[in-house]
Amino acid sequence: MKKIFWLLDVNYEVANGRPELWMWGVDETAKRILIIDKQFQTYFYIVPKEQTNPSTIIERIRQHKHEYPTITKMEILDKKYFGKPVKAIKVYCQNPEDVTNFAKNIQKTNDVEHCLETDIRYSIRYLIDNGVVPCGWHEIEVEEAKTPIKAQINKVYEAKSYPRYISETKVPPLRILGFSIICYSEKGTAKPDKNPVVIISVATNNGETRQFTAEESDDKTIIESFVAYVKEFNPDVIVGYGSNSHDWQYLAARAKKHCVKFFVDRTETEPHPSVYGHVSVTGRANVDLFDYADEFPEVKLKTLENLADYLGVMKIKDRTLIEETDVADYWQNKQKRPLLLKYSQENTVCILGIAKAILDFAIQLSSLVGLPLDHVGTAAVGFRVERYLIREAFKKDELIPQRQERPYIPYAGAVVLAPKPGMHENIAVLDFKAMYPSLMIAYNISPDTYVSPEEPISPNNVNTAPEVNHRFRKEPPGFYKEILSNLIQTRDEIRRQLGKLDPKSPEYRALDARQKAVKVITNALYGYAGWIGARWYIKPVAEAATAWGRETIQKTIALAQKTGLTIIYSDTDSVFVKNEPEKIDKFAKEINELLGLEIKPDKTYTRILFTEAKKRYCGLLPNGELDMVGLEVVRGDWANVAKDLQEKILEVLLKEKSSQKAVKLTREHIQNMRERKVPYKDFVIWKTLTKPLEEYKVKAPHVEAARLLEKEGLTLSFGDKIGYVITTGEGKLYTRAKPYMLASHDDLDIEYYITNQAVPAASRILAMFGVKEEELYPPKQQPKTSLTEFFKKD
DNA sequence: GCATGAAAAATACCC
DNA sequence: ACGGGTATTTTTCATGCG
Repeated sequence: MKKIFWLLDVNYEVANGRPELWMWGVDETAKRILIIDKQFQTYFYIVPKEQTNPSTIIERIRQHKHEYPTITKMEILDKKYFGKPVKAIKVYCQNPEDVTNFAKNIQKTNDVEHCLETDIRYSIRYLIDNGVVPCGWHEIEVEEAKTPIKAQINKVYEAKSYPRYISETKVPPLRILGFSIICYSEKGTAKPDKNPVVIISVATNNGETRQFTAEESDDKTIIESFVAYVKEFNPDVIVGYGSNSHDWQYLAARAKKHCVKFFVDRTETEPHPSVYGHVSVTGRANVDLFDYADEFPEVKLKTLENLADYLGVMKIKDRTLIEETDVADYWQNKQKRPLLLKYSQENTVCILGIAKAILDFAIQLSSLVGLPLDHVGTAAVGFRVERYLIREAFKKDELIPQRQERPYIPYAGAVVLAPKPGMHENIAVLDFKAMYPSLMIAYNISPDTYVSPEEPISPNNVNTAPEVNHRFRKEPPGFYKEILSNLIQTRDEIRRQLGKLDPKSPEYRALDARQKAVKVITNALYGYAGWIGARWYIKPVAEAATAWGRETIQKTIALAQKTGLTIIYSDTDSVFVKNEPEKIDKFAKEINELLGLEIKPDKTYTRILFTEAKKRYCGLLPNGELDMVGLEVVRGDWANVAKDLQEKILEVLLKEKSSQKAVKLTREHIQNMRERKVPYKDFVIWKTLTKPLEEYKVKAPHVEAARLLEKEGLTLSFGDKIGYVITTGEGKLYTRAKPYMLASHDDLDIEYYITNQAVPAASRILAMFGVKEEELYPPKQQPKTSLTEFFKKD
């Protein structure tokens, strides 16, 4: 019989020594189904040396059959490798586990150039070769499974054909379960070997919320209740926040301790760690929303409450918030415990709300690049791009290069002009639309069109990059050119369709998410090309893109000047000019004709302020908003006492042009700090741990603060943000840095915050108006206690 | 031994 | 574990002085 289904999850099983591919899906009538395919055999390729006849290699392998018992078939195929036609031997292997060893062995012979695609895992191979798309619809011939499978599903089938992809963007109704946990520890980070889970809060997209609490018993019961609840609701998608790195391991460890079977999947197996640091829950998509927090760079401190606030799910001011260090107190104190319960419930409500905001995008990204929904979030951008490329390569008969380690060698990037410092009125910003993708298309920059220096070729047949002189064949269209043209065209088409839809409809949401996914991949390809971890890495490809980029912007600057436009600033693909619409119009047209690239006015500033620094400015937009770029105010590693002040100063300067008022504000602010009228939290500085503590070569304040936290029993890992304050005392700054929860307002070295935070942030701006640093301090007690006392001692 | 300035380390931004 | 270019702060190193 024929079955149409939407693919939710895949897993690979071995039954009686034979591989099977399990596809978990939802059919058209919203039935949950499992389709098992036993037909597929994996393989790898041998590329013989140029002068070698492939048959001799096949013959030799046949003669040594005992060494390769599970090779079932070999065939010679015409393939391409970096665009060059090659004969390749496709070697089918009964047992996927044998591929690596067989290939390693075969590789040793000196008539073999490469063994390729040996590192493409079975389930990926299946998806790629059959054009099967996670979060996509397919049609397949099936029959009901003869042997019963214990699975929490409506029906199990055995595949009788391979699935055939159906192009359709709609998403079936999915059951979504959100969860969060609270662990109890009197001191320090809770450890699953000794500290229990005290609350598990769940919420579903049916609008149901539930809590399991260990108020009367230990956590055995609540874990059992949670498992039972998951089973009963039978979600397709489970969402959490930090669940991959924490919650699943914690719950699994607690369950194990209590001998509870932690079956939250669809086949009675436990959640297990998988590729890209993701936790796999068989038959469902386990999605950790924290993995999507990077999509929102405006949110500096990626806590659940901050992300929920930013996405409009639940405003911080309406939230019950409890610090990790206070959890024990709230749990023990019967009066305060309801607040902890409320906090936990709100966490899960936020998780579900964020899921609603993010899942459309995650689903579209998954189906676009071909990584399963539970993998696509945890996979780094490079791997998302790469999976897309791998699928495209298969369609084009291009062999996939093996992953390999390479040394890092830097190359030159973009041009940044020094800005004209000061305030400018009425400025237009023009920028190139998708500059690097456009250049890669225009000059056919691609791994398979690259011509190495020693290769002879007529200059007429290649595009030669300026400065670096890398050459690329003009014809045929390269791998990257075709991919980028396709992506750009696809996005244009989607956007046309969007125009015809109601923005509130599910179709619109899905398509809008799709065009965003397409954009993300388009813009990431240049970065991928320059990544040494990339399978298709060829340094000249990335180097040529930036070289043509530099040439493009330099020509643009020259023409702008020739047109009589005054250039204020330029960075990579943009020019900031005096807003003279007629000249700009003429200039843009000329650029488009001259370079074949599209440059367009992006925005205008009523007024803009530059200091002498590049990449830092503040513009006043026509709608009255401030566009603050690069300055302290948009950085996550400055205390609010500096950022808030700087923002106020910018506001006064750009809207009222009053430096006097700005100076006054600064003095008042300093006064308030000294009089302890500024809240403690505004003094906290957040910095990321970018490596394990032991690896730091210098004693930095945030690292020393982190060490103090570890002493308190907290477990820290790289990527964590450390919030610290600077306290009074002697010696180097790092000796006075304390985690903010271990200090109080009275400990603060207010003068440090004035001299090293508020004043520099203010002065950076006000120096442009001739204001000296000394003028920023409140006049009367200017040298005040600290300094006078200092001199007395001397 | 110590003041001083340059260099290195570290982070987070821009496009 | 996608790129290079840039600003900034704090620590650490090197140097010259006495």
